Amino acid sequence: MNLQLSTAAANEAPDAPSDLGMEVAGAVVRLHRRLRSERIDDQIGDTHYSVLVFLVKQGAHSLKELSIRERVTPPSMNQTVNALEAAGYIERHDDPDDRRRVLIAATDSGIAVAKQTRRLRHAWINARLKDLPAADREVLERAAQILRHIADS
Amino acid sequence: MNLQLSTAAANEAPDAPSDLGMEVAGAVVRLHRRLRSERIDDQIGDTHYSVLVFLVKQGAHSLKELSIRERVTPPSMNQTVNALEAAGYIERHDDPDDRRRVLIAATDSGIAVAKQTRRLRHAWINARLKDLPAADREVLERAAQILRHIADS
DNA sequence: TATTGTTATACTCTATAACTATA
DNA sequence: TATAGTTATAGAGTATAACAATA
Repeated sequence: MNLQLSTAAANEAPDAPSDLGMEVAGAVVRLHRRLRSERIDDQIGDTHYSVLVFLVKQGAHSLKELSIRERVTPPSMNQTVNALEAAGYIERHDDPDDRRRVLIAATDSGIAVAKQTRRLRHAWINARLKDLPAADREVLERAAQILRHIADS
Repeated sequence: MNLQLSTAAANEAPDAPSDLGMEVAGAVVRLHRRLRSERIDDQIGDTHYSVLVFLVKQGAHSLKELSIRERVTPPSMNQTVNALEAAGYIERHDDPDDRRRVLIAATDSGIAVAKQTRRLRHAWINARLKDLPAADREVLERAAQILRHIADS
């Protein structure tokens, strides 16, 4: 947890100018909220969409696997899966090899919704990015990879 | 709200390889969830902390001003303020110039909690950033500014 | 009339605790 | 015993609708 008290303590000045973690986390929190507030496509939230895209691209997985990948508890993921199932976007199938497990797979309807949502999902941010200088877009391209790696590490 | 339908349509390719908006938004969503799951300091959420820090740094503001700044509705901000008030971190004062308005200000206790939370808040991400190459940290430094600007634009 | 703040209510997403079925 | 899935329940954090007080 608190692996670096010396590092944290290094940030002693009341208004330390270069707390990179604070700057990055602050930007992430604010942009995430903004993305949510600008969302056009209703009917499907972040985790729902993330799970659906994963199932479309990577094939069927168990509930436990999905909960680990999305870093939520199994009951939380179960509710997400229940909602996606009620909407007809995924199906549950018994795992023939281990009858405790349930394999969760996207339906044709789910694949279609994922594709359609993808188009709408990033319209707002793409409009903002379009107006940036090319150098800034390159910075964001690299930053997205770095941040993604940190998030999934 | 939906200011750029033509721009959305510009992204027509079924699997556009370089959808920067998708990469950025995906990284933001995942990192935000990871930050929440790694959080050490309980007792105060993102919006609570953001409002408290703003009040400490920028002084008293009305409910409407806070709701605009945080991009939530006034009733949502009211609940946040109620929670902060119940915890003793902020106080409401009547505005002598306009008796419809209520000025919301951080208490000494709120100032102390903001300072303490700040130290814990970014321990996890700072530990991750510490191990990055200097070039990557520079990228993130620039990216944080760009993303923050987009989020608040 | 318009604006500010507020209450009531509901929905989404998360969590913990406790249960069932299978290994 | 341990693991996978599930149900019940609760707590944030958001929203809309409707209202009171003041400008």
